[in-house]
Amino acid sequence: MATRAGRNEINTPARILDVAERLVQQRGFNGFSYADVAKELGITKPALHYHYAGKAELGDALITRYAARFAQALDEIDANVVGAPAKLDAYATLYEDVLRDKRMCLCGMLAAEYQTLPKAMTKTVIRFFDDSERWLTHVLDQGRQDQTLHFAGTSTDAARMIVGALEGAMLVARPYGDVDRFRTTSAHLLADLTKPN
Amino acid sequence: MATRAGRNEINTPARILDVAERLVQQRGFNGFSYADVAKELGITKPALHYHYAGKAELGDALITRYAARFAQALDEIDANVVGAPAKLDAYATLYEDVLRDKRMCLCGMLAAEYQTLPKAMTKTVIRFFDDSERWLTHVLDQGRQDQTLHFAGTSTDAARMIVGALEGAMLVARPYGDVDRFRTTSAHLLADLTKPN
DNA sequence: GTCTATAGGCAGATAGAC
DNA sequence: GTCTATCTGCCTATAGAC
Repeated sequence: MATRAGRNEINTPARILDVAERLVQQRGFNGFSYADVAKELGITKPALHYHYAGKAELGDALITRYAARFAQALDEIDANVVGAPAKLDAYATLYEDVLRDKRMCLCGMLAAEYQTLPKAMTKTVIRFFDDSERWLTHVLDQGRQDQTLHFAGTSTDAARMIVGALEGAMLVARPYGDVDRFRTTSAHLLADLTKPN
Repeated sequence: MATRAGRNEINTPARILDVAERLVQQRGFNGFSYADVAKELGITKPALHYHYAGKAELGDALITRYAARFAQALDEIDANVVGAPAKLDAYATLYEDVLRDKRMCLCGMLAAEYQTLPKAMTKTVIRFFDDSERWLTHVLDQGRQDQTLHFAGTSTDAARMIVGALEGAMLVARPYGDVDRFRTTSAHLLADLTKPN
């Protein structure tokens, strides 16, 4: 039986996060309101406050779930994808899938609005980037060791460049509504890393 | 004689743009208000509306001036800097200077908020990226021709990657408050382009 | 060109009934 | 767990005096 609006539902907290997540990714944390979420779910604002006391708490829950899902996706890549180049490609595809939905990376969006965020949220945003960087560093070390990847400098620096390049490619591609613009950049990035010196 | 708040000033429109520009770059278009600007200038909100009818008009003037200054900076690079690698380095330094002021690129910030912008502003944002891309494409062509730059694919694709990488490096470096994080990425990017195949 | 005063709306948030 | 009703404050914007 399909869920319907306007009635008690199980899993309301998760449905709230689903809607709020999309709104933040598309409009920014300062570009959506409790009223937007409530309207879309067919509930009222006080019902939202029951589940998430304030916008700061909602935002924090949003990043935490997003980071957990992202970490899970990285685990699945580790479990199912063989070889550093293919892992990097799968990593870029995670971003591409977000962009295809006309969304920005949640934490990329929050990074833009960083100076206006409730303080509780800022640490969690940083942690997301740290996690990505750590995972990429590991993949880069692996690829350098088995000679499938070639790059100058430390693996940490290269990881930071990859995160930045993908976040920026998303950022710029979105106004153009052009996923290919992103794909071209990510393909180039990967080609540079796999090309022998 | 220094200017003082609370009195009639020449150049009020430009002073408004100065304050608004910084606020947008640091807090986003949805993260600042007329009250913020008025308070900082020691004038009232209606005075702001006299010069810029609404937030959309102010935003449009903001991007237009920013794009004009950016184009001017690119002209100066063309006039004073010799060689494609040095020009790319000077280009990256433009971004670095913005970041040092704890600001995001104005158009990078607006790209994040793109879906919430007044429609008049969206075209101008796009034009900024198009201008950057065109200038970079020209520099890349020049460098490829005189063999000072080496890259795979079209110069347009490479230009798009550079814009994205620099915007993204700014985006991520800002929460860390770490200009070196940006500099490392831009140095790597340039090194990759100057490295012989 | 800048002011005071104010309109009208929406923001985040709470009290208290059911 | 969700509602109605409401508070307070800030938002963009305008009228009209100086």
